Amino acid sequence: MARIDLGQITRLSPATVTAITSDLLDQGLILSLESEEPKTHQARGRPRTLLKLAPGAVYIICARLSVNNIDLSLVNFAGEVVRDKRTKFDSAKADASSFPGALTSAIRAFLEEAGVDPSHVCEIGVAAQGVVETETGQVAWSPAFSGRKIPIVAPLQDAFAAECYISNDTNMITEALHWSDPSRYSGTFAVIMLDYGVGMGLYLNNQLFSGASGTAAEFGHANHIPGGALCRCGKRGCLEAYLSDYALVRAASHLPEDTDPVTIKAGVSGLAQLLERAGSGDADALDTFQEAGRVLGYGIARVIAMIDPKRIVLTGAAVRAFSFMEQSMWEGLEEALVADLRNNFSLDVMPWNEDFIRSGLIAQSMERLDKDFLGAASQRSRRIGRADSEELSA
Amino acid sequence: MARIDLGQITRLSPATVTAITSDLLDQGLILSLESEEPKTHQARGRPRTLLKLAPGAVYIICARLSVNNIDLSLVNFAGEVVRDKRTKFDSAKADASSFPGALTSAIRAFLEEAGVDPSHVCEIGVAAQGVVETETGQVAWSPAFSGRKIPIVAPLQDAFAAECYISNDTNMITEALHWSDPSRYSGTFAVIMLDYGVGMGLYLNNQLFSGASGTAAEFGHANHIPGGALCRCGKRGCLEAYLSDYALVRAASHLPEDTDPVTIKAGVSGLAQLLERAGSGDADALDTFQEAGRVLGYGIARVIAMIDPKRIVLTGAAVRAFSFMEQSMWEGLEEALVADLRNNFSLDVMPWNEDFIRSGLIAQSMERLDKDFLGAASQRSRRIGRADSEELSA
DNA sequence: GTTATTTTTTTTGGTGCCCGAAAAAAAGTT
DNA sequence: AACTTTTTTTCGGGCACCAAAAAAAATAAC
Repeated sequence: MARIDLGQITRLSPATVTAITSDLLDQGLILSLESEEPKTHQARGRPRTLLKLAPGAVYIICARLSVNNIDLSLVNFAGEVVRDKRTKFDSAKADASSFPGALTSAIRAFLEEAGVDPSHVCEIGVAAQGVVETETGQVAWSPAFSGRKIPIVAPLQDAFAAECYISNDTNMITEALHWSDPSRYSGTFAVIMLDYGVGMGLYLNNQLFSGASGTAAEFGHANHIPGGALCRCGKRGCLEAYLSDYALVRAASHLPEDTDPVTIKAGVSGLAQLLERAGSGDADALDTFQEAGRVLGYGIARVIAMIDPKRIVLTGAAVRAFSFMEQSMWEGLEEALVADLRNNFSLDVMPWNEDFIRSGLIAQSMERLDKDFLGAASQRSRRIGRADSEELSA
Repeated sequence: MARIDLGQITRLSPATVTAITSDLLDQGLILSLESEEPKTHQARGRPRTLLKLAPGAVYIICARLSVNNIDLSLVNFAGEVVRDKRTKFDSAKADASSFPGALTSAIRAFLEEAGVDPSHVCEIGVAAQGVVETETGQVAWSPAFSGRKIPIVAPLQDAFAAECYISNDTNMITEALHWSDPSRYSGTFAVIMLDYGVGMGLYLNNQLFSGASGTAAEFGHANHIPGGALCRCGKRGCLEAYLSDYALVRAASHLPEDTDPVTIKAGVSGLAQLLERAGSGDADALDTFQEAGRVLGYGIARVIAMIDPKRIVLTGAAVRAFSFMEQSMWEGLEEALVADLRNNFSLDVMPWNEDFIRSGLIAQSMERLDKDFLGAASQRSRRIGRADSEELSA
């Protein structure tokens, strides 16, 4: 990118851009590409000298926690993943309280292998399943720690000079969407995850929303149908009791409703089996999906009435079954919500992709970097120009 | 307030405060109280010279629109109401399209009576019932205009030099709460209004939330009980179909469910009558309130699961019936939501007061003034100090 | 091949906002 | 009267930014 473009984007004068970039060049944070000549289509005039972020100057670390693994990624300042690693942590065997230490050493080992000095890491982002308290930097409840409350951010902060944070995985998907396509995913939108549980991510007024105690967007339990199906939370009529994979298998196989969700070996295989049954016309499977779709419609109605999102994104492993649920979903939506409100949003159905969590961590880290280091610059542009935000998003 | 305090609050150095205040003194926007000596308890040292906002320098106008009236208030820079006036506008008789003109002339006449030059007015805030599109400055649907879409902000903007805006009345109540007691009403909280309809105001992440198209927080229609009571929106099982005054009267008097809400003369008198019946032990009235309370509990459960507010405020004319609904409300909440989520919030039941709408307009106007004129100062303090926000809120 | 034109980058010389340090002011204390 | 305390003001300076001019590096025109 040329200096003149940077000036356009940040709304700083060419003079200021020169001053700042020459500072950054001295610090080695950016590089000038004078040697290579990409010969742009530009006709005449002094050619632009392109600048790029120095690849090795600043790194970000992304950690994704699942039941058995710590997945680490080393990301450079340009947002490119440089290196990946999976470290085993069997939460069934090991004591959950040893986890923070295990995470710190895993990161240390990872950096050593990559030959990166820990002092060059300036952000460490962690994504976990379950209920995450962003403010206190703890995992309040997660299947990975069999429900125990584990502090994550504080131990990391002690061990590394980097800024550390932790967030919910669904929230990271939401952030990833905004990062990958800001023109489509901006302002106010909702992400609904159909998986083992049923989660939701909310992006409101151009920022991630996680509620007063960080447990907002509990879409799976935000529905309530009096006297409805039994949920593993103990209540009746939750969305999860119709839509999560164990609930789908339970309903389609006519298992007693108090069957322990764990004994229903649902997961990926159970869902695949159910999809097969539905594909071959099995009435029980089709009925189950239809009922699930209707309840999903109710849930979407609720989100629209409460939040009024521009867009709702449906994703998670279970979207593969969307074709079996679509019709009844629209019917449920129509049954539950007046047309005026119903027509103000669009629905994206997005095939599920695990990498989104990492993208979200990258996006979040980048934004935090922005705030911490370039805060002054972004404030400037905000103060001066409230005009064309299009140009800014480019 | 003394200069030294201003420095503390804004995190500016005493030198800068002196520079800025002497500017403002020259401009006549603030006054120095050197003559009066309030003899504070301060022991020694150079006495503080208190500064105050100049009463006549800058004015705000607040306009509240109801079915028959335009209620105007003139507010000075200190947030004190200087003058009030009610202007009739019979929306049943007059054409709705003549309303913007009527509003402009009402304001002009009001200013003339008050002897205030229109150029000294720097904010005009309008609050309306119904569906308000804040972005476009229009009333999209309101009982006051029999459902017609009326532009409000543009005509005002043309007629006056002031910054103009329009907002929903429930949103203004939400803003008023934050303004009146920021320590209690900050961060993320919800306001539920029980009235002719059932409205909600959401304050999320320290800002008013109104959704992508400005129609968020449709609490009255966010509930859905399959096969439930018929709502005037045409759907079944909305909260409004149980909780609004017409629904209460309808249920307690066993009127057919398709009775036109307008013919049910509910309003204040209908509700008062119902309260009397309940007070004297009328079983139908008591049952009605009990059912309403249970459904309210469902609705609150939904808000908690979706939004996770720190606090929920219950207000509106119908809170007078709260004692008849309370028990079943808690039962409904317990039925619909798992305890972990249920215990994270507190409930305020607040007697309804019409003045809250005006307070909200004042608060909103003040905040806008802050942004427009003092933006630089507040950015400064944000950049420098992320420490004790308590001091700032003082 | 020289000159004009176009476009980007750099230099120069401010301007405005803010701060720290020191001084001044206005009291009380000893 | 001298010292202490607290608030306010003055003064010199730093930082971030900008406008305008100059420089640089290419193409276009003659």
